[in-house]
Amino acid sequence: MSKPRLTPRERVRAEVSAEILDAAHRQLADGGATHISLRAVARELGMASSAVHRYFATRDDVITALLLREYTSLADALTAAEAAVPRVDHRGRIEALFLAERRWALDHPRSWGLLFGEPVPGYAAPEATTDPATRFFQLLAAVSRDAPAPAGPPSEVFDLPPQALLVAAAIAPGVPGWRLAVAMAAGAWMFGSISAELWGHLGPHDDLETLYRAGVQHWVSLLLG
Amino acid sequence: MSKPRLTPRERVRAEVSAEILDAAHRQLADGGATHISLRAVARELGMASSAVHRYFATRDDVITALLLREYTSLADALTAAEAAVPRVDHRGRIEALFLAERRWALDHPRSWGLLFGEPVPGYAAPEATTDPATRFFQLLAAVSRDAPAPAGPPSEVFDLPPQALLVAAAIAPGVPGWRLAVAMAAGAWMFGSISAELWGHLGPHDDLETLYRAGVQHWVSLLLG
DNA sequence: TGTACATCAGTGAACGCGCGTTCACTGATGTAC
DNA sequence: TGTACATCAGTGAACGCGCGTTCACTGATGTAC
Repeated sequence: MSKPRLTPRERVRAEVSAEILDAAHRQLADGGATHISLRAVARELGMASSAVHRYFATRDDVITALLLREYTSLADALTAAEAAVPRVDHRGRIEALFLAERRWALDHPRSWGLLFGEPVPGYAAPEATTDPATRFFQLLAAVSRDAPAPAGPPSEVFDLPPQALLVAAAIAPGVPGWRLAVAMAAGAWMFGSISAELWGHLGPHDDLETLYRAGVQHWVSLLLG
Repeated sequence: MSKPRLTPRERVRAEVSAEILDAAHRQLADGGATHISLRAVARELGMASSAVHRYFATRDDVITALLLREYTSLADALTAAEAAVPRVDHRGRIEALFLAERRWALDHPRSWGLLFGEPVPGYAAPEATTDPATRFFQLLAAVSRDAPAPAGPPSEVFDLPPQALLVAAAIAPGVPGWRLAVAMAAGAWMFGSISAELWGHLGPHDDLETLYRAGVQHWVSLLLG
């Protein structure tokens, strides 16, 4: 965190940029990405609507910056949660990842929607954006490399031909194929559980926390054997 | 399908209503629900923008009608797919449900988004709308009631306290608790797999069909024991 | 079968709104000598 | 330390757009007698 020496002008510029993103974030939080409006941002900051363009050329640029920032926030939360568990506690490290992802999503539902939901109409994400889902898999892969691998998959259904998982293998090198397959299924389950809870498709009176934790146990057992 | 006798006027009215929904559906299909505009609908049908209001009082009413229509379309697809499998083939009936849901979603990605995605900003769904996810569970429950149940759950992690699943139990009465728990997890996995595929969060070059089918096998085995 | 009236689909102009972006400008802050 | 010039943040008016909805109206279709 060594602060690069900034001129006063650069400092102010960085601050105002951040304030613009904060305001955009507030709009994201209450109406989703479609709801973000540069004029509303300017109004919130008390500046002329044209002034925002000194900081971000277009609305798309604001959304892209926000996207990257939210991705970093999620990735940091995952990394921190996993790092807090003793290295040898493989089970605990995996559980921490799953629980941290749900926690972050419940705290930032609309951010989750921006990162993982439907593409925003009219907004074209730049190619440079890495898929935010990869961080979860990278951390999972690290645990997997530390943990002793059982001889084979818990069920032959996860014994897939390697060509089925080329992209996954590239993200998480050095992980046996069946573990990749299980991890993909676990990721899909997590993604679905969290999304369904956020958008209200799960019974509002069911105990979703208990349900989620049960699912986590299921996947941890399959992954660690 | 007995046609209630309709006056010519009523017939035309029903046709124009349907054309409005068709146009709205086309807009949904290429930009999501936010993209639906009454003026654009009117333009497409070659009528004055105000005329649409003779059929639907507000934009929200159009979206609601569309929502119900898409829900019915999905429910019909599921029902038909499941009904085509011999009753005694429990495994096949469950597989058919999972595959039909993915098929429908791939064919109607934005409709899937409307039914299961983020709430549309500014649109308040009426309370009357049943959650479209319930149909899947009802059909799954029917198979479950036909299929012989193993003595207990495949893993104790699915042995949840009944209070955790009150809503699920109400939707699918007569199904043992552990089967409900497995079905919920299976539904979450399905929801996540399909959504992730639709929105491009899965490796574009991985064999997603194979991956999905493998997951289905996993859940079928857990459900049927 | 014909007439008088009511119903209702559709028109076109208008209201009032919000949006992203451009542009010529003012005035303060920084830089070079 | 002081002066001359360049940089740059911010302004306010404007452009051109699309939107949902209202309203008084026209004219065709249906209904009652």
